[in-house]
Amino acid sequence: MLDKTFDPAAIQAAIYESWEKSGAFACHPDSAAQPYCIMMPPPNVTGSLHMGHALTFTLQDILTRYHRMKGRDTLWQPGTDHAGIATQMVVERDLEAEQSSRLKLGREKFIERVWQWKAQSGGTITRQLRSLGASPDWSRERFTMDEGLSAAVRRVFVQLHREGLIYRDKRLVNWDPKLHTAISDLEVESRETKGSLWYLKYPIEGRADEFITVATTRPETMLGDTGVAVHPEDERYKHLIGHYAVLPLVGRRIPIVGDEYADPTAGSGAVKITPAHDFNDFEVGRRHNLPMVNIFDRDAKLNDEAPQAYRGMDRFAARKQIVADLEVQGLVAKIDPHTLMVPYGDRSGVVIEPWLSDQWYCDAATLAKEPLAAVERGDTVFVPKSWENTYFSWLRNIQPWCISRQLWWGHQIPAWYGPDGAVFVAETEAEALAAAAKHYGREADLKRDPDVLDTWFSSALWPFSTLGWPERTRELQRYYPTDVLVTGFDIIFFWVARMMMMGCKFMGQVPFKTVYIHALVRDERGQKMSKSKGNIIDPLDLIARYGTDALRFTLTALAAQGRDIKLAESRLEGYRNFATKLWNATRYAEMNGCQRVAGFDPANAKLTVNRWIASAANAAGARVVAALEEYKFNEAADALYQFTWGTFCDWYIEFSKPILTGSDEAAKAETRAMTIWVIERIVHLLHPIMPYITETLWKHIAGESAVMLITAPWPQTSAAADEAAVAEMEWVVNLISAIRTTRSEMNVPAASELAATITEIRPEARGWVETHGEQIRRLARLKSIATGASADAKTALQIVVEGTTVLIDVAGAVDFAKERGRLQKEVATVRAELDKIAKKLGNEQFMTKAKPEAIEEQRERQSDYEATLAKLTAALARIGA
RNA sequence: GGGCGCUUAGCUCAGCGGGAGAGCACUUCCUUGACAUGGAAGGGGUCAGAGGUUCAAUCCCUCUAGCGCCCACCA
Repeated sequence: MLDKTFDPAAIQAAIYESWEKSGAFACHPDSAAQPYCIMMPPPNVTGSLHMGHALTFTLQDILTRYHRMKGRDTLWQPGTDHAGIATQMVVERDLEAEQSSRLKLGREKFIERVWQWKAQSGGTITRQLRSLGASPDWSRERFTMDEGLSAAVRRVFVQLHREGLIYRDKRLVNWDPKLHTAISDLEVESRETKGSLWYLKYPIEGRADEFITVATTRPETMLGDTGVAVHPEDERYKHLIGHYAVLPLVGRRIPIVGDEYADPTAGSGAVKITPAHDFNDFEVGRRHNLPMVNIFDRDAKLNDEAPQAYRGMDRFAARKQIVADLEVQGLVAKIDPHTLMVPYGDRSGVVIEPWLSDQWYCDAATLAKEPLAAVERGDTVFVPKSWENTYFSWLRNIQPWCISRQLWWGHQIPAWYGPDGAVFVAETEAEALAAAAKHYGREADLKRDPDVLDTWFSSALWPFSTLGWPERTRELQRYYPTDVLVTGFDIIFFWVARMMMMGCKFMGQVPFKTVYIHALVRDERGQKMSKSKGNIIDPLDLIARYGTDALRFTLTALAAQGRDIKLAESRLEGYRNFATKLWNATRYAEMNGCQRVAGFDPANAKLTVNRWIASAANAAGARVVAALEEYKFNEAADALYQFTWGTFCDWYIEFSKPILTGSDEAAKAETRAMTIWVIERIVHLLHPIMPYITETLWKHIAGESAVMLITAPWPQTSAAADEAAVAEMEWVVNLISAIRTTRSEMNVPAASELAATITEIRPEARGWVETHGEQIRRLARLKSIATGASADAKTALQIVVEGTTVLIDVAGAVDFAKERGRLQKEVATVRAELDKIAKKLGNEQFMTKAKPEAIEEQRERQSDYEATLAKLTAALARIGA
């Protein structure tokens, strides 16, 4: 016998283990089945499960489980990302605690140490994925620094370099002065900051007491100024173009140039130009051949290019000092408060400094061409489609991708330098040496480039590197291109677009046919959850309190397209209760001896109730399938919830009670078989969303030896509804509802009057009421259903009586006047509705232009309301109003 | 500055050219033999505001207000 409630914590681990051990997660590259493949976006190896993971992996698991049950050969490819900066930071923090450091250890030892860390702590996220019930093929788990994936990285790098799509360049990069590395535009987070706008006066050379005033938010960079720009048509400054200003504190002569970049309406209209420390100024400097003076070192402290007094100062300390010094000289015209966007490193949290350095770049603009065309052609479809705009706009304006990082943890760039600085890019050192020998005509000492690649470089290869590329493995041929990529929009740029580039380039095909973009899970204020904001809801905590299934169902039900998810805990409670409800329905079946009947075919059912529920179960199944095929996860969840609770438990189980306690053995047998058949059906349909409870119940009803639900075939859903049964049950349901609605009519304790009432509402039931008058009388007292019904009509009426008997007691307690008021109000409402409909039906244009169905619908509503009105009027008359 | 999205019951959210929905919360009643993590009944909404299109608008269009997100080099 099942317990009264479902205890997820007690069974989850064991069930998961039995799935994993059975090999149910594995793909079968040799099978004849049609493949279905999803690439798991590899979580950071440093990561732990957060709400965003919970959502994305739940949705992926639903698709995986659904297609697996549908008979596809599914591969959900799991793995983790080495997460360059993040991982290096974690290990460095550990070292710091031991009074050690990366530099003390040296590169080789440090990397060893990171691998050690990975071996010990790197499995956190994958363990947590298991508690979420995820069913990827763990036997194929990959890590972006695996030998195979690293080989793929080298191959790609070398080939792109050979084609000129990877090159070295000296440009401004986003420099992180804390982590001492370049970071990409995407890793920079702009934060609105209150600051000041300083108006500085630069003396004009050769014109005493004449100044040009520039406005800046970063006065300290003036030490690196090599020019001043004004708009060529700006009347205020036109005459100064071609003259020189003298840079205060430094004394450098700097030209005043005309450039359209200078906006006459902004600031003072004149802009100081610091080509080495500002992306715009870099461009302006380039146009006018201005020298680039780099005044910062790697810590963003002032270097020897700055005047003696400021050397070694931090940039923000220097700012204060410089402003103070300028004020002394009377060169600060004014200071306005100013709100500006300041770039911060999303990892380090410090202000990013545009800094001039040598880096490796990838020609993203060229690589983006084919991915753009592929989506335009529809080779890859975004769901929802509107995200294609985001994708397009980013790829169309894409900048060179800085792929080198000054870190130790990552894929070291396969480039070696000769004594004269010549670069040799090769997959191995041996090849590089050979190339160098050929180049120099003798053997040469080579030094490897110390930098590593941006983490996203290796993740960009994920859809094919995990399948064995560059080898032409059978997995690669079978599963690429993959079916769908499921991810949040926050990594369309980081990842999706780059996978598209690399996939198109190296596989000649897009990596996925569909990209499903889901919402982000936000906190109750609609903010993105993040560690730094401290607004994280821990999915593991929710799993512990409500069970994995409840969490999964909640996320699924909220995963509507195009809207972010604000998680409310009350939802979890509700869906936990849903699990309990299903659990107890099964318990009911068990208590009533419902067992699976071999060869039972619901299509052969005789009783109307049974034919009806079978039909309804089919309809629900069809809705689930339709929803999942369109990635409308919430609709699938909704259909299951409504059917299980609202149809099966609320109505069918109640209908089954009088039958199962009755004496018609044939009817009982059929109803028992049907009850368990429906539960079986629910358990199948629900399994992708709620795997644990369904597997548990399945074991219970099918026996330990049965094939596990995870690999069970998805039920066939027949399209045709049993319209006769549906119509008849609708009749019953409506009748019961009518009785409930006009329950004051039942305000008569005597059973004989009850019989009269039933007869009044449904004259056709008169015969039955006459024969069963005695029973009704008894029922009224006992509040339970008597035995003896076998035919459908009788069953139906028994149900009516059951509903009625309860109502009699209720109605008996109802205050008469209150009831009358309520009835009168209802009458008014119904009359208003009737007026509206009559008006509509009397509208000539409606009658000519509306669809025939719409008109028919209105007519039906009209007669429904008229019937209701008649009943209400009769009820009012009865109670003497 | 550009782009996208949102505004529906007290809360969290579905829905959508012809009857305003769910869950939770609330009110009343019910320890009935699956389930009190339950059952029954009920209250609560000019579907943000203003215009327009239409026989008909919560839904389509325009504008306004508020909120959110993404992108962007504005000194």
